[in-house]
Amino acid sequence: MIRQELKNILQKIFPDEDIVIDYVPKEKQGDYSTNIAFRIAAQKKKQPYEIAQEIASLIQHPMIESISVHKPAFINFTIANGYILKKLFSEPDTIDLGKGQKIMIEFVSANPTGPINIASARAAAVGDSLIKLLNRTGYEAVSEYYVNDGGRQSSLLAESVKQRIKELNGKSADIPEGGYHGEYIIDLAREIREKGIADIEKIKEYAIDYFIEGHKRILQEFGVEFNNWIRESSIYEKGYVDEVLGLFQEKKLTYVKDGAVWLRTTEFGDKEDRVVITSDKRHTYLLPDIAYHLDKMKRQYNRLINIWGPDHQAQIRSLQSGMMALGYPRGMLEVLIVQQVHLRKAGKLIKMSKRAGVLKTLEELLKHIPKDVVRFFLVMRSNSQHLDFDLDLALKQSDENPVYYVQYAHARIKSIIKKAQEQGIECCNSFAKDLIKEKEEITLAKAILRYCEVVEDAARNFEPYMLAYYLIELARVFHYFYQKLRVIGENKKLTQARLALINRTAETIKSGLEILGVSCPERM
RNA sequence: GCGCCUGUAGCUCAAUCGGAUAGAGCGACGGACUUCGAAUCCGUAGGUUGGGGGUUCAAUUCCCUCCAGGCGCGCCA
Repeated sequence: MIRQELKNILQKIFPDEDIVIDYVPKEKQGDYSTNIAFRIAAQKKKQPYEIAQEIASLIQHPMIESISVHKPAFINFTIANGYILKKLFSEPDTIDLGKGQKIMIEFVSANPTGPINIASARAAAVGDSLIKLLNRTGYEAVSEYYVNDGGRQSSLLAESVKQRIKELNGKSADIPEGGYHGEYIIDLAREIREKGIADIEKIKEYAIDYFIEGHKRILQEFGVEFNNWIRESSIYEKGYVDEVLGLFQEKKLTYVKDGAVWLRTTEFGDKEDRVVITSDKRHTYLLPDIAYHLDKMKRQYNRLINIWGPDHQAQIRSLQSGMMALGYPRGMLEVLIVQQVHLRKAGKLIKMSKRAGVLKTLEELLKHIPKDVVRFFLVMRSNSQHLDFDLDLALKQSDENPVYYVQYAHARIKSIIKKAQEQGIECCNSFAKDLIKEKEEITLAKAILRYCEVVEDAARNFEPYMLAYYLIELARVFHYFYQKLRVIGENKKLTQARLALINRTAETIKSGLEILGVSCPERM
């Protein structure tokens, strides 16, 4: 990576400084810049601008075409064209942020009590892209889906289904308080009734399997496949819940108050202690949750990441405290909050209410909107941003839709390459590199080379949207290039050179879209 | 009341770890196809970065405070 190489050069001169390399905002003033002069100036009590000039005069390197100093005291580097082209057609850089660390991301983990909604779909899109990003940056990343098949919710589900079966049999239904009213429950009840299942435990089992299979199917359609599916019941079966409780008691981290068992989570930074066993001897969700994370740790991960919705914000501290109570260091578990999604139609937000049973499901969404559009839209915003999903825009098959904008650039390139082939000109990487020197060509080449830097940034920040933005930008640079210069022309050597350049562009777009789970058609 | 998130152009959002004259898309207006895909490109207009303080050579970014919106705050999950 050019950014890293520049950093190394400066690091040699200033071994004790934290070197920062930024992109230059104005194209004409260079490619990369550093603010090192500001830091040095403060120490040496000299004018930053002077220092910048001194430093600039010290640096000389074949990859650097020129160095300039800009107001207040930025040192800007312009990379030599020859170096750019050499890098562009040599082996791509490998990024090793992870250094082989095993990292697990748990996401979606929607309860098996209903269909997958759009908020979970966002988590699925972000999580899946993150897995791919981390796997390309030196991590061994594994995805996991946790199924809450124990506890009260699944009992309520079973009871709700049972009541609906009663209703189908002509009696009146009495959905329990906190039960499930959605119409999808009626469909399920019909299915179970036809199978002649009546025992409440069997109903529960059937219902949970039904939802898990449904989730698997729709996620697969969405391009998201998990490495592991883990059930809460398996955590109990392994005895981890009791093990965790025993460990806490051994460490004297629990106490009894008002007939309930409390965990001293405040010792690890929680706001208040938490109940782990209620006064009527049931586990709260926290205990099996901690046990589940013990299970994760027993599987030898170096780091755990959970992707949660904003409604679970308050639980983060408790769970992290629980992990620390088990003896794991702070920071072993990181929880990413991915904010909610609002559907927008005709400029207005659509209100969603889960309780009323009116929920926008991923399945419904995919019936109307192509998968590629949904995937791209759901990773277009930073995790902490609320996301407006514009249904009208998503349905537009035109220039306004950024997915097609990016895909179109790729298809356009493929079409040009095909046309060249028909004229007997093959695309290969051995050509006279000095033929590439037009401004638009160099800008495109530089944009392509930024790809691995963007992948690194996106992986480091756990933010796939950075990649989505980059791809739009790369497509823009290409479209501009296309408008200005002809690829296929009289000069065969020049044609070959430009073919190679746009071929690299296409490869980069394809690689990026793959990470985002978006297809990359050759024709549209 | 407390915690977390958000507030940037008419709308949806960027702005890398605190950096340069705050940028894109959409919408509006005006242009560009006898030539590789017009699902494209170019130009114009549009801003007191919610308000006010502070820290700094430098604040959209960090701190304090106020205002507005969202999500939480259970011996539910």
